[in-house]
Amino acid sequence: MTTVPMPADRPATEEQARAVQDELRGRVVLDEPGPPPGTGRVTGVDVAYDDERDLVAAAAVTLDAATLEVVAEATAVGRVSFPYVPGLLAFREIPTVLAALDSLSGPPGLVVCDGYGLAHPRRFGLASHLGVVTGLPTIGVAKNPFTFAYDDPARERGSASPLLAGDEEVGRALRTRDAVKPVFVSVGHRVNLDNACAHTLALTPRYRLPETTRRADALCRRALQEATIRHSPTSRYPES
DNA sequence: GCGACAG
DNA sequence: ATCTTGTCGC
Repeated sequence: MTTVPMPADRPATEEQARAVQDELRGRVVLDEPGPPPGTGRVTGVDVAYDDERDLVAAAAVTLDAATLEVVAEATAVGRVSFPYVPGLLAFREIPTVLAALDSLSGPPGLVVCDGYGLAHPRRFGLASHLGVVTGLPTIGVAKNPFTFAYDDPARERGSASPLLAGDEEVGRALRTRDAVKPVFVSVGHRVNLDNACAHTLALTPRYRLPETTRRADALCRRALQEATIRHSPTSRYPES
């Protein structure tokens, strides 16, 4: 994995963070279709927090895109370095996510993020940011709508409706399971929206959320638990 | 000025 | 994100 030099990677204020986004936004590549769904590798990344102990755990789980079997896993634990601010999620998650990605044994392939890419107030969400910093193709699959209008998609899996910022389609509400709340897909880096949706459907043969996200979520929670135990008085925990 | 607001 | 039991359903 490669990373581009980025001195202003960890801004101290919200204003600086927004300036970083405005600067990096120009490096997003939107004119590549991205890897074909169902081939190669797909990596899910997710983060879990323990604000009480100021801990953050990230996980990266790589699946074979055809079989959805796990081929590589990695975790990283760090200190919370930025508060949660809507629109600035990347600054809270990316440092630890990068560490987890770097620990992966093989190439990540397409990276699936928990959150948004283009569908962002400044068109530079977590997935866009991670893509620019790593150079990897990325997409964002969020569980909740942000600040964009959309119509409820038809009840069948595969149905979608545009996420609209005025008249611009910045993402899609995509139904991954019949009659179940849709997920919110947007482009990150080097992948187009049709492909991003196709990947999302290929990753949801059974559940609403992509297998990548589910695996990464379970893994970072486990990593956080282990880290939490290590940072706690042993007397509070049963021997085993 | 008052809410809304990915994780 | 996280706090949290049982419960309805395949």
